[in-house]
Amino acid sequence: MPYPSKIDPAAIGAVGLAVAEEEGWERWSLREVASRLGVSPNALYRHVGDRDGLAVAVGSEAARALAGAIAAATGDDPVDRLVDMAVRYLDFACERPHAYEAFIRAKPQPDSEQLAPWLACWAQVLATVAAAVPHAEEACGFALWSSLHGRVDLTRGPASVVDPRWGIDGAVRALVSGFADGGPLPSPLEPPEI
Amino acid sequence: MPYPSKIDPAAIGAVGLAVAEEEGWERWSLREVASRLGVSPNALYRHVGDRDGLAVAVGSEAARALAGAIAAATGDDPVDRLVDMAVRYLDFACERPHAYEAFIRAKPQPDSEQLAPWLACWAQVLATVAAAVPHAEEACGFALWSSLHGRVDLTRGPASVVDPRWGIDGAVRALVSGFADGGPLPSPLEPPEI
DNA sequence: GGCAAAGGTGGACGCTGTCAACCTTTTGTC
DNA sequence: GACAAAAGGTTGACAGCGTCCACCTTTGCC
Repeated sequence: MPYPSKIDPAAIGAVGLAVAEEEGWERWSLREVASRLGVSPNALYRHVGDRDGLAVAVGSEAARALAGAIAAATGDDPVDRLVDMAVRYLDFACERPHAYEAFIRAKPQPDSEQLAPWLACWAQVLATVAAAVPHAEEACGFALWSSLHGRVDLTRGPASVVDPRWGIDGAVRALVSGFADGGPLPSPLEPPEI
Repeated sequence: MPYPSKIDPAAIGAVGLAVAEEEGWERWSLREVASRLGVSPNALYRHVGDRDGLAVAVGSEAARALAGAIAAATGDDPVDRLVDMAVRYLDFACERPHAYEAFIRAKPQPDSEQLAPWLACWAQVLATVAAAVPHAEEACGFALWSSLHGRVDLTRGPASVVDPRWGIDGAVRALVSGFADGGPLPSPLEPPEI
């Protein structure tokens, strides 16, 4: 109903991600993003609700970028393809650390369409895992994703020396072979919902 | 040389952790910790250098608590003991989320004695892994720790529905069996330094 | 007795997210 | 055409934050 918006909604995420990658995930501010959009802080504030809302927009953009990066995984053998995907995941995290941080720290509302970009990433992991470990796809997918993210985050924290890719080839193959040979199924706690 | 310090250095970490666990890791402030210590913000500021320094003190306290929690792991079989340790790790993260956050987000200076509490945790993981997977202890230890932390962090982010303990028993056993049967060794990228 | 030095204080700065009040442009309806 | 509603924008203010500054107080040493 109202009058022409000065802000292109699609630009919010893009500009926000650019700012986050320049200043670092813990340092970027809503005010800076607003000023780069040529708009007062409050104008942007109205669009995104609050700072966390802006973070979700930034994270979505990052999730799309990550999805694109891992989608390029190749390999004839399913396990080779899985390893390649894992390496691409870690490469993305290494080359665009703040974008990765945006992807992982944003808190999209559960059960909302905000989740879509994250679900797209998860779906890709699941599909690639399914080809390698058909009978324990979700358990193995969760284990793999956890392992990948854990590597990234650990090497940024106290264990800040190791490259997250250290031993990744062997680790992925070990994970797959551990799950694959009719191996153990997850103990019954709760079904995964994402 | 100078005059009696009002601040008990040992209390900084303890009070800081208490504040962090009340207010949340992203919300606690140096000023609040100072006020609870009965001291002006600047007095505390001088002690810890800056906010990150205080974060390290808080994280150390948390690391000691975590070390205590996983030290209680039991089990006759080495793999059972490893599973028990993993569960205790995840329990700690679930029951004291902000303390765990402090443990993982603090950035102690590399190669300094600040690292000690974190190294103590790592040593425990390594020792428990070594009993189960003697020939690939570091690779498997890193894989396990990554996996545990990844589970915790993922379930707090976009995948905020799953309990991190979901399928942990099977996942640890799969990891071990993947590494154990003369399985793959890490690909040569870099040696782990912590 | 002076003096360096460590620890403490209060005041100030710039930055942040957020809120309130107000203005401007558009659209839909009588 | 007049008018209300509504969405978007603006300016101004607020409290809280980390941090820096200048200054004071207590101690141990020469």
